[in-house]
Amino acid sequence: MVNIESLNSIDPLLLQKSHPVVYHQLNPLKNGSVSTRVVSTSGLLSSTTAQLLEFDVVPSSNSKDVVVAASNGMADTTTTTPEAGAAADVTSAHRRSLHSIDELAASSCDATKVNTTTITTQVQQHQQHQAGNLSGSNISSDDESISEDEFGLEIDDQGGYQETNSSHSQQSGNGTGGASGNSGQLLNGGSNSSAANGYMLLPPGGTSAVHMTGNVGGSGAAGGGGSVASTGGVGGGHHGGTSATSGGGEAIDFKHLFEELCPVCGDKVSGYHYGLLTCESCKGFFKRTVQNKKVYTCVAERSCHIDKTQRKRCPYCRFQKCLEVGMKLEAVRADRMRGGRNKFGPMYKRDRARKLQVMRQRQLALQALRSSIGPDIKPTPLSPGYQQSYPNMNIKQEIQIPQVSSLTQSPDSSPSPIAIALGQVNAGAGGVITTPLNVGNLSGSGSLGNGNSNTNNNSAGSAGGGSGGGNNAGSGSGSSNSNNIPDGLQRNGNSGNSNSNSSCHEAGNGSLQNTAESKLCFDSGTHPSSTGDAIIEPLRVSPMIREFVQSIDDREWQTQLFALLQKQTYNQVEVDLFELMCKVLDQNLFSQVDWARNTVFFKDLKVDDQMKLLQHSWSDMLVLDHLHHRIHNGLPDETQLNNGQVFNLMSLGLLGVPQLGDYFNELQNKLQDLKFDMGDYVCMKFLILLNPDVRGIVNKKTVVEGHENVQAALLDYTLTCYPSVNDKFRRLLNILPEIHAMAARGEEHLYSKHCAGSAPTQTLLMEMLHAKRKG
DNA sequence: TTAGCCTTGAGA
DNA sequence: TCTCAAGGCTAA
Repeated sequence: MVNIESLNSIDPLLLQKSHPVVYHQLNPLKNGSVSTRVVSTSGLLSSTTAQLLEFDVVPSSNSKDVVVAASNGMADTTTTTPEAGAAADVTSAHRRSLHSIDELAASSCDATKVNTTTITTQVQQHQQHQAGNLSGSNISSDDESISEDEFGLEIDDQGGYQETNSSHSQQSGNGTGGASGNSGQLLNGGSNSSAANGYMLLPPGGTSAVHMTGNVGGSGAAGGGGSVASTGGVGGGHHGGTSATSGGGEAIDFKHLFEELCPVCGDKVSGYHYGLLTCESCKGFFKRTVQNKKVYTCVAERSCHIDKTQRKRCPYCRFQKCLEVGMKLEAVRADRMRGGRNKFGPMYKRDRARKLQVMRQRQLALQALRSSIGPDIKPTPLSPGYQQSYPNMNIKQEIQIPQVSSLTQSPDSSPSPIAIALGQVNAGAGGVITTPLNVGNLSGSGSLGNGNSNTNNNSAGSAGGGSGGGNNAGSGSGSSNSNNIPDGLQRNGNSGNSNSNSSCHEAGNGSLQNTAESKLCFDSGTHPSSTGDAIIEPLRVSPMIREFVQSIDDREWQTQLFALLQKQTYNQVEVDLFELMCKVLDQNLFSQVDWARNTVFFKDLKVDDQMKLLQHSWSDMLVLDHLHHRIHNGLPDETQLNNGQVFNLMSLGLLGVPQLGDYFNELQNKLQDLKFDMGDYVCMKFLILLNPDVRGIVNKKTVVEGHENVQAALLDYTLTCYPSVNDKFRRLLNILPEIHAMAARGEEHLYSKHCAGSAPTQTLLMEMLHAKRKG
C-alpha cells in the first residue's frame, strides 16, 4: 500500500490541481506486479518529479483499501451510488478520473478549498486490466445535469461522481452541487473519460467477458473464415434491422455486431446501449442504477467476478464494471424522455463502420492467405503462453503487420560494433548469437504467429531467419512474418515508408523481444563490416558504452506502448487521438525517468539535480528516442487501434506537430548517413540528459564529469568503430541542437494545446511543460 | 430486483 | 417510413 500525504501548496498554473496523481504501472519485470507511483501535482513540480524519482512501490496484492479522504472529511467506503460510482474505486479509476477533476477545478472550484488530500491507494491487479474509460458525468439530482447538448462526442464528462462515505445524505448532497459537492468531486476524483490509467500492461484478461473481440467467434481467423454469417454459437442478433447500404450499394451486414458478447457480463449483445454494445440485462441494470440512484455495497472486496451467471450477485461490482467498460452515464436521460435519438448516434455509426472495415480487412487477408497457401488453412490454437497471459480473451486475429523489434539485423545481417562488443553476435558471421533467451522467445513466437496472415510482409524478414545459423527459424518458418501481437493491435508498418528500417527484420515474433535480444542489433542498416571499416575488436568498445547499451530496454518500451494503446482503446468506440498521444508521451516520460534514475552519473546526483536535468532534457530525449525506435526498432508510422482508429505513431516523435515531419525525416536521414547505432544513440541520450549548462545544479561537478566522460567515450567509439564515417563524432554532436530545436517546437505546441484545454492535465508530461517555464 | 419484451420518437 | 436506442412494463 502506498500512502502519500502531500499537497501543501497549490500550483495555480496547474489549473488548480490539488490532488495527487496516482500512477500505476504494471511492471513486467517484477512478475507482473504493479508499481505504484504517487505523484503529487498539488505542489510545485519539483516535488512531483521528486516523488516520481523516489517512488517505486509494489503494493501488496492483498491490499484492497482505497481511501479517499477529502478535506471535507469524506472518505470512501464500499458503497456505490451513481454519484459515487465512477469514483468509488480509485484502484481502477484512479487516474482516469483526473481529467474531469481538472475540468471541475477549472470551471467551478476554488482549489484552495481542497488542498489537502490524502490518497491511500492499493492496486488490485486484475482491475488494472480494466479499460480506463469511465465516463462519469454529473448525474446529479438536478435534471439539468443531463441534456442532449452534452451528448456530443467531444464532450468530456463532468466528473460528477464522487466517492464518499456510505452516508446517502452526503452523497446526495454532493449530487445536488454546491460548494461542498464540488469540493468533494474534486477531492474524490469523479470518473471521467480521460481513461488515463495507461500504465497498465495487461489486457482485460481478468474479467470474464469476452472483450473487444469483435467478431471473434464467428469471423476471426480463429474462427476459420471470417464469415459474417457464422455466429460461432453466440447467436445472431435479434434486431431485425441490421443491414444498411454503403455508398457503393454494397449491403452492409451489421449482424456481426450483435455476435459480440457483452463486455460486462459476457451475455449476448442486444445492441448499443449507453455508449457501447451490451446485453439487455446490463442495459436495464445500468439504467435502473442511474435513474434510481441506487446504492450498492460490495460485501467482498470490490473485485467480484462478473459474468452471466454471477452478475446478480454483486451489483456494486457490476456497476463498477459497467463504468469501467465505458457505459456512459450521460446517456441515461434525466428527463426520462422516451424514444428519439441522442448524439451518440453518429458515434455508433462510426463504430459500425469501423467494425465492418476490420471485418473486410480480415476477410481480405484470409482470402489472400488462402490463395497463397491453399484452402486447408485451419485456425491455429493459441500458444499456451498466450492463453495464459490472456486467459479470458478471445484473440482477435488481425491482419499482421511488421513487428516492432530490436531483434533485427541490418540488411546484410552484419552486426554493429557494439553488438559485437557485447558478445551478442559473431563478428564474422554477422548473425544473431543464439542465447537461451532468444531461442525460447523465438520458438515460442512461432506458435504464436503461426497461421496468421500478414499483408505487410517485410521482405527483410527472411534475412534475420536466414542468418546466424538459423536461430530464428522458429519464427521465420511457416508463419513467415506473422506477428500476432498479444495486445491485439495492428501495427501498420509502412513497409515503404521513409523509415528505411530495413534493418528490422521481422522475426515473426508476435511477442516482444527480451532485453538481451533488444541489443542484438541496433544498426541503422550500415556498419563497419559493410562499409569498409575494420572488423571491430569487441574489447575496444568502451565498457561504458557497453553498459549504456545494456541499460536500454526497448522490449519493455514496446510492451508498454502497445499495451497502453490497447488499454486506452479497449472497448471504446472512439478516442481522442491527441489525448491518446499525450498519454503515450506521458508513459514514455515515465520510462525515461526509470531509465535515467538507474544510470551511472545520474543516479549519483541528488534528486533536486536529477529533476532539473530531466526537466530540461525530457523533450529532447523523447525526440531522440523516437528517432532511435524508428531507426533501430522499425517503429512504423502508424498503427491501427482496437477500435479501428488509426493512431499516428509518428506524432510521438513530432510531439504532436505534424509540420515537423519533414524535419524529423531529415534528422533521421542524417543519423542514418552517420551509421547511427545503439552506441551512438545511448551516448547522445546521456549527453542530452547530463547537460552541465542547466542552471541551478548543485553537484555540477558530477554532471560535467559525466558529460565529458560520455563525450570521450563516444569520440573513442566513433573513431574506433566507424573510421570510414568522416567526422562522425562532431556531426553527431551537431545533431543535438537540431533535436533540441525540434523538441522546443513540440513543447510549445503541447503547451499551447494544454492551455487551450485540449491536452490531458494531471500528467507528468504537462508538469514537465510547466516546470521548464517555471525554471 | 432482474431481465425480456414493449413502446416511443428523433433522425435518417 | 423505417431504424434503433432510449424508457417503461411486468412476470419470474
